[in-house]
Amino acid sequence: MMNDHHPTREDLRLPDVLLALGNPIRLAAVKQIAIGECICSDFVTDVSKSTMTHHWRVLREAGVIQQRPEGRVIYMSLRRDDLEARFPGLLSAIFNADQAASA
Amino acid sequence: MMNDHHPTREDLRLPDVLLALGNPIRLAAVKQIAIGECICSDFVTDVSKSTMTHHWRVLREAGVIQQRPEGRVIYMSLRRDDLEARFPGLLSAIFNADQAASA
DNA sequence: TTGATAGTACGGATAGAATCGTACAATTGT
DNA sequence: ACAATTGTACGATTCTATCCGTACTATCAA
Repeated sequence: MMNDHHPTREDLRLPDVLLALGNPIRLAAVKQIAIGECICSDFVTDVSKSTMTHHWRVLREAGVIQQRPEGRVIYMSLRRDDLEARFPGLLSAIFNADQAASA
Repeated sequence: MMNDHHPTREDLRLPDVLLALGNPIRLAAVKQIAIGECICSDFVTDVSKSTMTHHWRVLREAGVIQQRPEGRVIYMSLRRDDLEARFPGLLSAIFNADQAASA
């Protein structure tokens, strides 16, 4: 039932955000979400559906993404404004990072 | 013996750096190192000496800090240039983050 | 109402991280 | 040479993450 607790902007914590993004699968997912709103099945991964559910939860609970159920899918978007308000420049630094060997 | 393998600049990986900084103890330590070179005993923490050794290793192996033994102490410094080269703006975004509830 | 689709929830397995205490190594001062 | 200082290394423990399969819920379409 998506147990949906999205933290408020004030409750975002930098270590949690960094930890959430410090996983290659989640980082890749967030980069894709950053391009535009997605649903779960848009992601091609090596891991199972239930494992992805786990990763979505970590991202949601860290306040990185927002999940918006609609019909039988869940739209996911980046919480850009909240992250920018609390941690200015962080997202762009992460998205602009040299990809040479960082994936 | 400090087993010192510092990764080269090219080998730095974003997820590893984020993971290393995604721990409150390490994040606090790095913020302090950012102010100026430190030795281990400069840090006041709740954890034991051997636990800190572990955290120094994580930071060193992620390429966040540099350890330079001198006499019987080890000077630690931030690998600012390398991090900036690979992940421009990341450090400043992290250090400038709103501290309201992020520790 | 039946079946397909999209995803969560739960329980369990495995792997990895954090922590500690103790033992050790290297350097320095006496 | 001895003791003190500064830190690492190792092994054990505990806690947390990752991952899977299965079972379930909710929605939509026929």
